[in-house]
Amino acid sequence: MAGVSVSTVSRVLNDRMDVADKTRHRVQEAIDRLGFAPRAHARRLVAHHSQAISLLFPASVAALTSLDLDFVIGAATATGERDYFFNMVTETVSGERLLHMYRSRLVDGVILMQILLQDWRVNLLAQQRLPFVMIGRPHNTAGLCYIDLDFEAAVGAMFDFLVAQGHRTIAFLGRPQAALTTGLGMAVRTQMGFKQAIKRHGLVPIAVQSDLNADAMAQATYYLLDAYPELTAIITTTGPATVGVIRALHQRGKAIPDEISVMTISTNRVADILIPALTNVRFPSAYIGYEAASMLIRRLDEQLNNLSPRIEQILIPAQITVRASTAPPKQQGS
Amino acid sequence: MAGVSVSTVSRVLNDRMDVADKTRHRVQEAIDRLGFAPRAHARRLVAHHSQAISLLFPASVAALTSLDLDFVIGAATATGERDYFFNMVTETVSGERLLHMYRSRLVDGVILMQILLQDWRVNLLAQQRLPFVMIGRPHNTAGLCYIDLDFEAAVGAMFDFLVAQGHRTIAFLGRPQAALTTGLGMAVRTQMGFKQAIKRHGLVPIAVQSDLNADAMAQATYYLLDAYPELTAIITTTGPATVGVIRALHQRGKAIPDEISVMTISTNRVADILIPALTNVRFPSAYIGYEAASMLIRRLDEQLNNLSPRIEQILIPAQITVRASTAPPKQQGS
DNA sequence: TTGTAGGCGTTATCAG
DNA sequence: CTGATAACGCCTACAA
Repeated sequence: MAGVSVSTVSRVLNDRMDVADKTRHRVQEAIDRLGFAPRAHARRLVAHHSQAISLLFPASVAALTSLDLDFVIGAATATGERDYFFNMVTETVSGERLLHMYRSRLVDGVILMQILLQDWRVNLLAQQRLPFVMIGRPHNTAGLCYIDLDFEAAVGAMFDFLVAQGHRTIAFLGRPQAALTTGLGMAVRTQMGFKQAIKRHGLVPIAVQSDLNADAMAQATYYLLDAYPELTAIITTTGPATVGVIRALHQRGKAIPDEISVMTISTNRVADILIPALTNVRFPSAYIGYEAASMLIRRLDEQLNNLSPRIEQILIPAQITVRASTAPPKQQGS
Repeated sequence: MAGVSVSTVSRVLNDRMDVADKTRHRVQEAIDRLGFAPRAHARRLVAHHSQAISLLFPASVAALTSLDLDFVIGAATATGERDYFFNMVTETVSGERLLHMYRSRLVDGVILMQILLQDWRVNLLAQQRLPFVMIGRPHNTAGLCYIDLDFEAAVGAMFDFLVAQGHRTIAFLGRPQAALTTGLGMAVRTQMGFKQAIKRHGLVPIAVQSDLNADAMAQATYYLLDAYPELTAIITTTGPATVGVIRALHQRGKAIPDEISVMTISTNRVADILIPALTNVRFPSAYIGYEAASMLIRRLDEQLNNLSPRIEQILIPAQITVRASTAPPKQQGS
C-alpha cells in the first residue's frame, strides 16, 4: 500500500535510522490507515525469546493468606512498565511442566514463591541455569536472586519491642507444624526468630502452632489463655487470621491492648482493617512483587546483552508500625 | 536424532494416529532425551491465534478495593484449566493500545472491568467485533457477554432485610460523587437501588456519598450520627472501607448491632475479618473472575470452530449472609 | 536509502 | 505410514 518492500516496513516499525523521511511518512500513514500491528508471535519466533515472565502463584497461598496477594499487582505493574508480558499460573507445576515453560519459550523467566529451605524447583532451575527469581529464599542462597522479608528478624523485633514495653510473658503463635515439616522458609525462620528472642531476653518459651485460619487461631488463643493466665502479649506471623485471636480475646473479656497486646506480620492494609488496628511488622507485598519482577527482567536483559549477571539479594529489614493493639502491661502490684 | 523428518515429529507431537508405533516410540524417546519442547510462538504464528487472554485490571481498583482482588485468582485459575495463557495488565490502556493487543495477536480476547454505563472500550470492541467479556455491564447490553452482581437488587435486599427487622431510619453510604458522574455501573446502580428501596418502603431518604477509604467513611459516619441521631442502621456498598464506619461508631460509643446495625456488599472473607463480622450481600469475586475467564474462552473456542456465538449474561442475585453486625432496633418505648 | 533472499520452528498439503 | 514443500509474518544480512 505504501509501495515499498517488507523490509522497509520493518525498518519503520523498529524506528531504524536508515529510512528516508519521505518514505517513513508514507509507510507510517499506511500503517495507521490499515491499523496494522506486527504479529507478536512472528517477532518472538525470530527473536528467540518471548518477552514474557510468569508468576507461579500457588492457589493454596491464595486460599490461605489471600488478603496479602498484592504480590500480583506489584509484579504485573513492574512487568507492564518494562514492556514485558505478565503471566500468572495458579496451578502447582511439576518439574516437567516448569521446564516446558522455558523450553517452549513460553516465558523467559519465572518468579517462584513459597520457597522451601530445600526446594527442588530452585535446584532444578539453578542447575539448568534458567533465569528465575524468588519471593522467599532457600537455605543455600549462593548465586541466587531473591527478595524476602527477614522473618527471623521480624519475630525478633516484635519480641524486642514488647520486652522494651515491659512484657515478660509473651506467647508466640507460629505457623502450622506441616509448614515446619515441609521446610517452608518463613515458617522455619519465624520459629528460629522466636527461639533466639527467648534466649536473648531470658524469657519462658511459650509457643503454639496453628493453622492460618481464624478459627484455628482462636482455638490456639483459648488454649494459651487457659495455660498461661499471666500472659500479657501474643505474637502472630500472619495478618488476616489474627482476627481469630482478637475474637477469642473478646470472648474471654480480655481487653486489647490494656490486658493483652497483640502483634503480627502483615501488610499495612490488613493491619488497618482489624479492630483494634494492629501493631505490625510490615510485609510490603506489593513492593515485593514489584521488585521481584523488576529484578527478573533486569536479569533477562543482562542475559540478552551477554552481560555478567548480577546476583541481587534483597532482605527486607523488620519495620514496626505502632498501632492500637499494643501497650505496656499493667503493673502487677499497682 | 530419531532419523525421521520434521513432519513425522510434528505428528508425534500432536498425537496424530497415522504414525507407526515403532516410529512413534523412537521419536518420543528422542524428544525425551533431548528435553525437546515445540516452540510456542512458532505454533501460534501458524495457528493465527495466541491462546492467551488478558485481564485488564486497572491499578486504581487495586488501590481502592484491593482486598477484593480475588478476581485475578479466579480468572487465572480458569484460564490455566483450559490451557490458555493468562495475562494481566494493570496500566490503563488507551484505545490504540487495546486494539494493538488484538491486532498483534498478543491475546485472543480480554476481560474488561470497571465498566461505565457508557463505555468507550465496550463500544470500540463491540463495533470491531473483537471478542471480550465484562465484569460489570454498561447500560445497553444487547449482544454483549458479562457477569455482574445485581447491585441494584443488592441494595434493595439490604433495605428489605433491615426493614423486616424493624428498622425505619436507615442511612445509605454510597459511592463517591465522582464515580456517579463518571457513570460507573455499580455506583449508579447501587444509588438506584437505594432510591427504589426508599420509595418501596416509604422511608425518609438518608444518603451520603463517600470516598472508598476508611477515613472518609468514618467522616461520613460522624456526619450521619450528628444529622440523624435517631439512626438505627447504616448500609455501605464496599466491604473493606466499612471499617471506617465501625471505628466511627466505636468512637461515638454506639454499640453494634445493639444500637446501630451495619450491612455491606463484600466478599465473605472481608465480612469475616471485620469485628463484628458483617452481615453482607456476598460479592463472590473469585467466582466472578473464574466465570468471566471461562465465558471468554468458550467464546473464543466457538469462534475458532465457526459456531454461532452464544451471548452469555450472568446477573448474580443478591444473597445475604447474616453475621454479627445486624439486629432488630431497640424499641423506643421499652 | 531501498529491495532481495534466507531463516526462525511449526503445521498442513500433497505425493509417494 | 512417511517425507518433501510451502506457508505463517517477521527480522537480518547482503546487495544494489
